[in-house]
Amino acid sequence: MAYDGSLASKNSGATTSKSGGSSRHTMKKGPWTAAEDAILMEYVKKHGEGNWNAVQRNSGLMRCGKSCRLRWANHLRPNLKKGAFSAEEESLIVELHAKLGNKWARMASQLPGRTDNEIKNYWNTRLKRRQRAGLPIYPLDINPQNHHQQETVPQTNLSSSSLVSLLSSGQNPSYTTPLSIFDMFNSSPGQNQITPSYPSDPSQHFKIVQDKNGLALSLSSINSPFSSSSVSLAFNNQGISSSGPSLPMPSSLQFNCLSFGTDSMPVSCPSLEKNGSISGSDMGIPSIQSLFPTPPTSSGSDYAIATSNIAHDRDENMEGNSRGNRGLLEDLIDESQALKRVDKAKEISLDEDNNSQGKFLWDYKLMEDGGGNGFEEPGLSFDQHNIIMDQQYEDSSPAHSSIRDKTTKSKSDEDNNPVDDDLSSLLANFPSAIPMPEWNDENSNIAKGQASNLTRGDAVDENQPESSHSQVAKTLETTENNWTIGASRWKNLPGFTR
DNA sequence: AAGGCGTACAACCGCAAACAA
DNA sequence: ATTGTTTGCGGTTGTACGCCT
Repeated sequence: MAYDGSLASKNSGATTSKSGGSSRHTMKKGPWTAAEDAILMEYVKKHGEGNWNAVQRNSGLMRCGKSCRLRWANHLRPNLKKGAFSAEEESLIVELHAKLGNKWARMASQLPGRTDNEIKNYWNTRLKRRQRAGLPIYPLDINPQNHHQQETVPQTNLSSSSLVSLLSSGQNPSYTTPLSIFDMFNSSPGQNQITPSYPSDPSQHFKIVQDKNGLALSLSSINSPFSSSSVSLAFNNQGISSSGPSLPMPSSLQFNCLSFGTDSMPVSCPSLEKNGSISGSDMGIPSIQSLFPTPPTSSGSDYAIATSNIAHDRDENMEGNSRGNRGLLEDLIDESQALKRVDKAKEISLDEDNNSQGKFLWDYKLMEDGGGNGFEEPGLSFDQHNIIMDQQYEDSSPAHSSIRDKTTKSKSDEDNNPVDDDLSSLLANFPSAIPMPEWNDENSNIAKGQASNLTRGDAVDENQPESSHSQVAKTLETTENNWTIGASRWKNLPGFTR
């Protein structure tokens, strides 16, 4: 939907003289008018982009530089694709998000004609929708990468405080999440053993750290896409403490109960681990995630949970069939239907006599179809389960074994995998056919304002059951729409310079 | 018809990196 | 090396619209 200057807007015509703006003038805020657009376009045509604060000074446009830049990048620059995302673009976004996390600009650089803002909006909407439907965020065939820690993460709004109140209530609360965020624990359809859909072992998602002060369980973190929203629970002399703003729960792993023999638990939100993997401030969790309904704090109401098996079912059903223009709603319908086929959950409880202090019980309910994946043994200690987890993942993954080992290893991995690693991972996963964004190609030139020839519908043959990557890549291979305006090259477009 | 809700979209804000003086 | 400015990114908010009850 396009704002139009005539629309009533409470911000329309609003002005600001907010400090930080380079201009001493009062800046206009709110929707842009056609006249303003024309001024900005004319200015950029003459002077090229960049130096946005000068736009206001030189053109008389009562907009701050920031606003001008945004308007240009998101709406006025040539080659912008308008309209809904194609199925290929959608799947590419999902894949990119799995790899990059909330790196909208970088994602946009892989989607010609699309802006980071568009992608962000799309993703957030999709995420919210799928959360509401209790569907996994990523299909099974998407392997979220571990090294992007700022993901938009499925969240429950079981906040630290509510968790602790839950814990200290003396009840035997039951909590499950409708989200499938720990799909790596699901077995493949028809199989009775874990087949990680993530390229990691579970010890990379759980970190159980025991030290002289007690025991800490950290969910997510190392090799999961949820690490940025991971939560640690520490059981120590002070009781339980948690970190992280809210508790991401595995869908396939119902996380049922915590009962403690200790006194009421003080709340604190420290980083429980020295590696600092848990921090509430850098979670990067969109507020929409808190929209998720608060799970019951009393036992007995389990949420239906979508598992990756469902997603897998869906994906399998789709196999050989073009997704065509099937969109999110269709996906949701598919997966919701598949949801009904989920076998009943299997329960696993673990209890652990930890140190001298808290006695706690974790009750895992593992959602899987076929059962028997090794998490069924009730009453195992954490260490025992660790062993199970390790063994099973050793079977199916080169990634190795000891959770405690992983705890330390993971940190060094993180240290050694900064952004460059993200990039190399992305490059490694992308077909070489994907060209650089057209505005970076100095040699090609197209007419100013020429529309991209990658448009919805004709971008790819949607009847071809081909991977989105290759489809998009092919399309991109044929895209030659570089362009310039005057002497200005479009080198500053979003997503390319960072 | 009216209200609620979800969705799509536009735009703003704060922060931090990059850059220039 | 320091400081100020510019730019870019990601998160958040606000608004219109469509659908449903």
